[in-house]
Formats: sequence, structure tokens, C-alpha cells
Amino acid sequence: MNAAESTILDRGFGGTTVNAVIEQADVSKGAFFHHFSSKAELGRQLVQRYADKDTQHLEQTLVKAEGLSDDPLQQLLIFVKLFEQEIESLEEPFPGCLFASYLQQSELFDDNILDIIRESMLLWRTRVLEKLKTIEKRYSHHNDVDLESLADMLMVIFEGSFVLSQSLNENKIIAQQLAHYHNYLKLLFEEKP
Amino acid sequence: MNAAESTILDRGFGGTTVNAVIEQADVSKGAFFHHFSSKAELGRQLVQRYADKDTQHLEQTLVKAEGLSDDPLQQLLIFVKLFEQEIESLEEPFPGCLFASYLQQSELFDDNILDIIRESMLLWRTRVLEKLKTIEKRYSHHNDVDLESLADMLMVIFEGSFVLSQSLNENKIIAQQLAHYHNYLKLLFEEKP
DNA sequence: ATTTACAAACCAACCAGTCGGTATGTTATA
DNA sequence: TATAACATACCGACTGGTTGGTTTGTAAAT
Repeated sequence: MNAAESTILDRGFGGTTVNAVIEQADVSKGAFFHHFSSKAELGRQLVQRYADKDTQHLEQTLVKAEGLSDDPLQQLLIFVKLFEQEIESLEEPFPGCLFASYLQQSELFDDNILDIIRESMLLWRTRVLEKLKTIEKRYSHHNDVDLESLADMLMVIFEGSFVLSQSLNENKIIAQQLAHYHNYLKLLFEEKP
Repeated sequence: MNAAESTILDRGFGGTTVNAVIEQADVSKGAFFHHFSSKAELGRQLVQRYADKDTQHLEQTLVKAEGLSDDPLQQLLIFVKLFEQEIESLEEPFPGCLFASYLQQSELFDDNILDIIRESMLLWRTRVLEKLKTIEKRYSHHNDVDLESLADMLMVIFEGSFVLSQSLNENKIIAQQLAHYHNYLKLLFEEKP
């Protein structure tokens, strides 16, 4: 299943054959179809697992950030910074996002699968938006920005920087872009001296 | 070729069969292979055409923005705003970016093709970076941000918002995110009253 | 003794690509 | 102007190989 995931991240779901997966995983075809009723079912279980890990990662990082400060703005800034550091500490190039991979071939998947992805992405929106609303209450900032799209911007920067880092082979791009999001939040909400 | 492009944007290159393309385009298999020596050659010609249009679009919009103001910061802000308006004026959902589609299946393409994409993306970096450097000279801003990654951020926001808008079926996301980039640039460089 | 976990051989459908042939020009020659 | 010579655009049946998926056999675990 890990083998399948990395192959699909390299070649896309449609460009990945079952034969390629079982060769990579070093199992027989019989074993494959014993575990998965079809290739589509593999695709479903793969996103499901990926989405679960993604959600878990989101929640854990949020809890961690909340433990490091009482101030909601600082919590959010730390939250972003934690991802920044995490990405920075990778030495292999980032493997890519399965969600984006699936979405680039959305006609190959049925709506249930696309719903799993949508739910995962909406959870990011929700969690960040909650923080932003708390911040808005506490800080009287004069800029009136749309908070929902500002929350979405985190995922936008993730997905966008994955694409660029893939093309330019520059892993650092991801952390740099997260730093810009971090900076943008500071400029929007932080009290000026 | 238009038919091929839209099919590939929906299903990815690996998930698109030649039969699907010729059916969509309503041509015979003979005609297809008369014009393209192979499926891979179609892929090559398709990105080449897409990259040419992309570059042209970039340069034209830049010229247009430069014609609307003498101030480099205003030029860049107008530049972003022009894309924002362009996206807003679309009524059909945005079809997606062929570059991102290819990059999600990078193992399916040879290096020449990936180079075409890289060159296109680097041109965006170059053009925006030029403007940012001019702005930096003219405006004495105290924030010291990395200009190269700030230039990259435009493409990051494009690609990232394409992904999100594809998943959430919300076309407005793209314009909203461009507005945030616009706002970020203003906060970074614009003189405070 | 039955179920689970796998392996190997196998299958029909489909794939990218080929091939012999046709229709429609275009140019050269007379 | 008529015709021969050639070029380009195109067709769709066909092919060898690959695809996702099945069937049958078997060895271990319960």
C-alpha cells in the first residue's frame, strides 16, 4: 500500500498499472486482489488512509501549537511555523500530495472519493477559520479581510508550493512560502509598535 | 488538440487513451497518427503550445499593467488585479492547469517536457522579481522579505487555488487568493499614512 | 477440517501503434 | 487544356502486447 502510494504520486492513478504496483510491492497478483476487490478499491482505501493521516496531523499540530501559547494569534503563527520546520527538516524531496494527484484526474474517481478529499480540505478551512475568528475578536485590526479565504490560503500555499517545488526541484520553496503566509498573518493582525 | 487538452485536464495524461481523444475530437485513428507520431508526441506538442500561450499571456498582461501606471508598485498591483478580474469574469469552472497535471505524473514524461514547464514557471519568477527589485529600490521598506520567493508566491497562489477550487467547486477561490497576494504586497511595500 | 493468505496460470477487453488503401489536391509536362 | 506524376490528408481493419480481473491450486493457521 505504501508502494502503491509512492508509485501513484509519481505516475498518477491512471498512469499506474496494477502490475507496476504488485511488482513494486513484491507480491503476486493473487495477493493483490485478495486484499483489494479492484484497482478502484485500492484507490479508495489509499485516499481514505491518506485523509485520516492528514486529519490526524492537522489536529496534532494544532494541539501542539495551542500548548505553546495562550494567545490565539501566537498559536496560529506557531501552527504555521511548525509545518515550516517540519518541511525544512526533510532531506528527501517532498513526495507530493495524494489529494492534488487525484484531483488532477478527477474524472477517474467517483464522487465518494472526491468527497473524502473535500472533507479533509474543509477541515483545514474550519480549524484555521476558528482560530482567525478568535483572533479577530481579540485584536481590533483595521484591515477587513475575508477570514474564510484567509483560512483557505494555508492549504492553497501548501498545494501551490508542492507544485512549484516539484517542477523546480527546490524543496526549500515550501518552507519559504509558509514563511510568507506567516508574515502575512503577522502584518494583518500583529499590533504595530 | 483542444479536445485532447480538455480530456487530459480531466483524466490526466496516463488516464487518457488515444481512443478517447480521437472520439472526442471526432477524427479517425489514422488521422491522429498522421498528425502525431505517437501519444508522447501529442503530449509534447500540447505542453509546448500551452507554454507558449502562457508566456504570451504573462508578457501581455505585464505590458498592459505597465501602461496603466508609472509606479512599479502600482504596476505590480495592477498586474495581479488584472488576473483577478480575468478569473472573476469566467463563468465556467476553471479547467485546470496543464503544467500541474503533467507534474502530478512526472514519471510519465521525459526531461525535455518537464524542462518546458520549468522554463515557463521560471519566467514568472523572473518577471515578477524584476518588478520587485525595482520596487525595493524606490521604496525604503523596513520589512526584509526574500524577493525571489515573494515572486514565486504568485505562481504558488495560482496553482494552489486551482487545486482548491477544483476540490471545493468554488471558482471564486482563485480570485480571493489573488486578492490576498495583492493585499500582502500592499502591506509589505505601501507607504503607511 | 475449514478458513485465510497467498501464488501462478490464465482470460477477455482494450491499448498504442501499423498498414494497405482511398480521396483530394498540386505541380509539371505536353 | 488535358493528363500524368506526385504529395498530403485521411480512413478503419488489424496486431502484438498489456490491462484489470478471475480461477484454480496449495500451504499454513485456527
